[in-house]
Amino acid sequence: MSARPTIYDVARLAGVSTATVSRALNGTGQIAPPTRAAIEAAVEQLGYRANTIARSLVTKSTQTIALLLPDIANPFYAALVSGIQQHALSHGYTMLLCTTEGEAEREEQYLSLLRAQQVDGALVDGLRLPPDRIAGFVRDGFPIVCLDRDVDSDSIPLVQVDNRLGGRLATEHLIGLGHSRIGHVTGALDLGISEERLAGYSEALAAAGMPADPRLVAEGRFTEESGYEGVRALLEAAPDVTAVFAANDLSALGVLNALAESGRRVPGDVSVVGFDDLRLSAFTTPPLTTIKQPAAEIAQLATELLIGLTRGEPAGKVRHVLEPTLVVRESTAEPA
Amino acid sequence: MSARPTIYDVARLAGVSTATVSRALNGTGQIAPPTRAAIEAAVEQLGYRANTIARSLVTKSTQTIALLLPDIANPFYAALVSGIQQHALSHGYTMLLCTTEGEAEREEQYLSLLRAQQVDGALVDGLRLPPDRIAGFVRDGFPIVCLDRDVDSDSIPLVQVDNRLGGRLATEHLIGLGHSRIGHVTGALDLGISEERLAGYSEALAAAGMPADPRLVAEGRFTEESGYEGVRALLEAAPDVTAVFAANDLSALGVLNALAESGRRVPGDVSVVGFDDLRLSAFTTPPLTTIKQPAAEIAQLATELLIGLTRGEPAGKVRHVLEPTLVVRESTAEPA
DNA sequence: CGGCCTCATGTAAGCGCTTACGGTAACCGC
DNA sequence: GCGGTTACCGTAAGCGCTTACATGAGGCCG
Repeated sequence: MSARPTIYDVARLAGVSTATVSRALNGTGQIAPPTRAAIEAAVEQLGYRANTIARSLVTKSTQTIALLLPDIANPFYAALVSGIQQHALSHGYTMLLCTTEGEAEREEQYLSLLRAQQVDGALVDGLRLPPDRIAGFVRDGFPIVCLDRDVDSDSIPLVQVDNRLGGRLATEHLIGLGHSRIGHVTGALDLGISEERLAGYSEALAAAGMPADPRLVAEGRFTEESGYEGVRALLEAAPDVTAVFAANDLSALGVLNALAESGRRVPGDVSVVGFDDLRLSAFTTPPLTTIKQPAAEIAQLATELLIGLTRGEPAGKVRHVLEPTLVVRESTAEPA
Repeated sequence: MSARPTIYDVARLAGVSTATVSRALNGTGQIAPPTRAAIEAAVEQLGYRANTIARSLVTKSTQTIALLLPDIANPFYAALVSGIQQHALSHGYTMLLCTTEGEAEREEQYLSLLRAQQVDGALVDGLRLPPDRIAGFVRDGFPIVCLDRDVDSDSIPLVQVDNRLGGRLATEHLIGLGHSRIGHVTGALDLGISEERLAGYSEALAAAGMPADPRLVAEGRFTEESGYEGVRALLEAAPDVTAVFAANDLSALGVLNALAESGRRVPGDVSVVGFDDLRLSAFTTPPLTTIKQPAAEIAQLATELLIGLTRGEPAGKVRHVLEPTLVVRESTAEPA
């Protein structure tokens, strides 16, 4: 508990002024080698570490970025967190994690708290907050980068995967295998990405000349449980489905589970494709065919974009859209 | 970007001193109702929000706690994060997340960075850092609460589940079903919890009068992949296994996968039990029998303990050991 | 050798807040 | 009407840093 040494202690011990210590420690200005050595020795002896708070007060930068996520229970988000954390750290930033539970109110509350905390910027994903409110923060000089979300506003940089393409890829794979009764369990429909994936699904169907059948789409929420329920509904409304595209891998898990429970074999009776390519998706029974999101790339791009913004660099290209890819495993096959 | 208003602006507008504004905002001291109203009006008009950094500099408290985790890819940790975040927020704290990749060096680096950042305290889980180094931080007045780890030091409060009991519960369940060739895929053996679960397994075997057979235990690392590999090894060394206890649900996923791949039915040919009770474990094929860790309770207890410590309250009881419970689903049955 | 430039360092202000201390006015009981 | 409270508020110091500006010592040139 002994009071931590301050820059004054170091200065006194090294026989210089605090300004010199500060300069030596931050590498600004020129320091005579002997002086530098004396300072380093003093730092060492005292076990001095600069107080970041005091520094932030004057520099107005905390070297901290925040990440706003609806929840962390989805392993895809977890992967994102991991990547972002890593890149942030390598740039000398720390990361504050905020989960919003998908409530717009909580999102705004957090954002304004973060600004008061002098956080340098935020990465936001799956936000429900209206784009203009987000843009408001940006206009006030609080850098924000959106992940995985369709905001129209040009003022907010965006990094996301092409969800529509992903939906199309998944559906085309199924069509190519010979399926014609292809169901879809959607994600939470108040999120733009869910609409996009659904649109990709519809597009692929249309392109193959297949009619859109509302009985073939069930609304989900990106969770295991909603995948389970979605398939039960699907099976009831359209017992002849031979394939289902789940809006994400987590709900595909529920799909697999419900199918097994109903006595259907995968892929013998019904093929399943997911979206995300979680690490665990290679280990489901059977291993899941899915659309891979380049989580690592998203994390890197977004983090570096945000850090650039906090340093005052211009945003440059505002929309970064990455390409998803199809990963074929064993949950899909030709229809019987 | 227009400079954010400071407490001086508010004071001037309200016609009082900054001291009064500060007192009014923090609820300290007595403020005449008209004065308070004037201040509130000024705050409102200016859109003032106190600068947390400046406050922290004088109060020496940031209302921030850190959470150190080996990685976030494990959904069990994700659940913990979620719970901790929630409780922290409800106490007015924000949470900094740090993933250490299981490297002791990174752990210490983080801890000392965090202290420099004036973080109020840390929750640490799965740390490899020697207990005495951790204790060093505590001795310096940096509150730390350990989760899920066996540190002997009395100075570090501990919240964890009884891992040995969990291992015993899992194994006893299998024994009760009539299994006698029970394998175990361990967790990372440099972590105390893995040893504990293994010890529980061995104890149960011994209590039932079954010989310990080294061919029945394979070393894993808590990952899907290590579960997969572990079972392959097990199947080779002891083809007559009829049940396996995986050290966590994630590796149980790999176990399930490897078993299916080798043509064995679960639970027909081999029973499987995991540990953690992830949300997704109810949706594996077949749904996984597992040992439930009370993640929500752990999160709450640990967070409140830590926040208490940061407020200078004494630790009280130092070791909090919670009880795991058996959740029976469909991956276990009597041997054929 | 005087003027000028460069290098190294010190002085001191100030970031936006909290809070110990002191002061004033109103109010109490006697 | 006076000492003593009590309620409210202002003054000013100071948290631990960074940095604009000033200063002084050499070095170099003509």
